[in-house]
Amino acid sequence: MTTKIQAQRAVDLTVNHLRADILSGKYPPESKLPPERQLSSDLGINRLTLRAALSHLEAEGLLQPKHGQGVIVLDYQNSGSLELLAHIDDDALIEELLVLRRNFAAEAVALACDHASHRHINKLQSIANRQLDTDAGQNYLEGDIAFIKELVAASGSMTLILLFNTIERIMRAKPQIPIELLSDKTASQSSYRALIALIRYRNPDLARKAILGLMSPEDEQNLQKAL
Amino acid sequence: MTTKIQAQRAVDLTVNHLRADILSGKYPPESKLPPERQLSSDLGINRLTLRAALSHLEAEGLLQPKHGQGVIVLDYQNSGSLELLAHIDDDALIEELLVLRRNFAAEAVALACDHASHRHINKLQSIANRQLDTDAGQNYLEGDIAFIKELVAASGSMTLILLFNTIERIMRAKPQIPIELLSDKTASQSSYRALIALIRYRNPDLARKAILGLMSPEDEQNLQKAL
DNA sequence: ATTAATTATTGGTTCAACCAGTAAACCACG
DNA sequence: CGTGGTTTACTGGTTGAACCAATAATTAAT
Repeated sequence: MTTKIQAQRAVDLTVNHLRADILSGKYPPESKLPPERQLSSDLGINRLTLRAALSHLEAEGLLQPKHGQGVIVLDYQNSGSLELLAHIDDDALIEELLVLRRNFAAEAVALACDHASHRHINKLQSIANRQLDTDAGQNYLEGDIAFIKELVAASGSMTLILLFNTIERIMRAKPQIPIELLSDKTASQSSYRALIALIRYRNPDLARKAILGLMSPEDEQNLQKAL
Repeated sequence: MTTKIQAQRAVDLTVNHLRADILSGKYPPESKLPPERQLSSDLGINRLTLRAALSHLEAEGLLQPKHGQGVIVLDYQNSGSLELLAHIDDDALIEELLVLRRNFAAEAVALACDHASHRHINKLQSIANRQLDTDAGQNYLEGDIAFIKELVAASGSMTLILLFNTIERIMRAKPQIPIELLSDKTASQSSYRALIALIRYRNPDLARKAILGLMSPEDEQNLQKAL
């Protein structure tokens, strides 16, 4: 059995190629890209194919074409979108992503305290239960993503919904993440239960503190009583 | 004197047109866009111009072209990027954005407690001082953005840097935001000072709690002592 | 009825040409 | 000499027609 290798479009290859060159500093911020006619010739593609790629990179906040002048390379630290994280390789990012994910879960659960319906809670419970029977690995990652997607839906916040879509793409682009997750399987499972309990308890501030690890001894007691 | 009206490219007009149609449900999730040849003809543009627009919308997570089949419209609630928020009109979003901004500031300040140099802190102080002499309005918004950009830089987190770039674009797309900010001018100014003080105090957990409004009476006392 | 070849439809790419801003080079005029 | 308008060359923006390549429905052969 051979894994089907998806043939990449020339546009995608070009996008990745140019993005890497920009992030590596080959085309530094404030500089101009070579003229389209020359660049397309250098890359061995048609100018129209190049332009489709430029349109994509413009959407990522990396380029700004100026009619009659050239294509300006923007400083990604000033204008790159969060989606860019999927294409930046830096071990420190893994830790940052997990922190972002935690903050993000704290806010989602707090909102879910006020907004989650019984249906949402039951769905969360069922996903959490299913995770108990799931082997670590790819399927476990999928279940984890499904859990958070449902959690975010329960929060009723469009902002969190879209933010997690972006985080999901970043996580899928980083093979290290699943490893981190599965190394923490038992912890995350008890955390599923804890999150659901916090939502049922319907105390947003306490939920936030619990997830962020900011609880006072008094808070701990209240929470224990509730569970 | 006439304000210079920037002529929009046909690509941009097409991107906005199609994005609005997708978000409004004219092209529902899982459905296919009309074939490129027909759609470009309907819109009165060339097929290549349309394709540049499609490439842009693909980067936003709204479309997925399939060779030989058609262009599939994705469910933006499942795959749209955070950047999409700039194009969604919903009064509830303003509140959500301010919440996101607060959470985001809490994490940035907590990281800055460990990471900010004196140079960062001085820069923050100088921006905050300048805001004192700035009239409310556009300039004030710019100063506010500059303050947060410096704050995020002080955190040393690439994730927060890119996340704020996206938030910045969303805020600039929403004219209601500046109004909210200027209505809160005195509050935000004292908050600039408080943020700087929290960083100087170099206690990440306390900083987080202070910004999120989760401080216990005991925490309050500690913080008052420090200031 | 099943399978293999054919065909129509769709996105992907290329080519060549022209339109439309921009800025530098140039030249005429004072 | 310098000022100001014109030309020119370079840039991105758009167009039309043609062809390649993947897919799915159709048709033909077994």
